Amino acid sequence: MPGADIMDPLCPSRVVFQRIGDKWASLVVQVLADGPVRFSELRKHVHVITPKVLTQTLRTLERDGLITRTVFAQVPPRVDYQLTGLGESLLGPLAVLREWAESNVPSILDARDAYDEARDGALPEG
Amino acid sequence: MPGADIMDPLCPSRVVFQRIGDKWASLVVQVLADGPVRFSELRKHVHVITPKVLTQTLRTLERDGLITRTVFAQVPPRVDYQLTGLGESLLGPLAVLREWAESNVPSILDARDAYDEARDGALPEG
DNA sequence: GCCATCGGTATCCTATAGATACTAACGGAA
DNA sequence: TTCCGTTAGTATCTATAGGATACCGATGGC
Repeated sequence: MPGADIMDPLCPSRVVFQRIGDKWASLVVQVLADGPVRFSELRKHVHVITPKVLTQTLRTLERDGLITRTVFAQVPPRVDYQLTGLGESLLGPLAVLREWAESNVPSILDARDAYDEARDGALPEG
Repeated sequence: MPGADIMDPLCPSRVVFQRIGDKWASLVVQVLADGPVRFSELRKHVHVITPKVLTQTLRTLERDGLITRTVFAQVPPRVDYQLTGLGESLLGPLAVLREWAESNVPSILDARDAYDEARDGALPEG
């Protein structure tokens, strides 16, 4: 996709990029990595998301073709959510990011401590 | 970092992960890829961000040790923002995601069209 | 008849983002 | 000496999104 530019607010790639970066969407996608999951299970795994926001997230992911929604005619109801091929293709990139996040937690926490200490704590030459 | 779990809302890795996924933070980091950039240049490159939000984003990135802020004693003022080593280490993961986004724009746009058509347009057996 | 289950909605409240106007500090022009 | 332009933000207000909570419909079991 030459010509696509994340920095251009009119370019769809920016919208797509920010959708991935959505607070909940990427977590939901990762929960679905191992196969279909139903609504209530998603709620438990993606800790702590409210039903309203989970519904919004799922609708958006469905609209973008990343997941499918399957309703079973049962009572009580059962609805399965599952990654599409497109959704699965996102798992790799997300895993890279997740790995970075999990392995750099200490550095970031240290940086925060130092930063906060520099203003709340002993101010240098107050 | 074994034990880090993105799904746990109490785990710092989740906070870190969602910070990366912040609407603006990841764009700013990518603009800084080629070296220090000053505030006004960032505003131009990260199209269209308001100064308030850019400031917030920069402060957070600085606090997390991803960028440094350098003030030059000049008038008019000059402030350079620059990636730290930690910030640079994030460029790879972000590039992967960016590539995914830019190359999958067509698929996602198609999915949206199909989805919207199924409800606004000719409903099947209305 | 009443309760539990599941996948959501509806309602309300707050927190964040966004738009816009403004400020400090100084050099140079008028 | 007053005014203007530059840069890096703040202050203020409004709009939108997120979050907490309560509720709903359908049905099988007690």
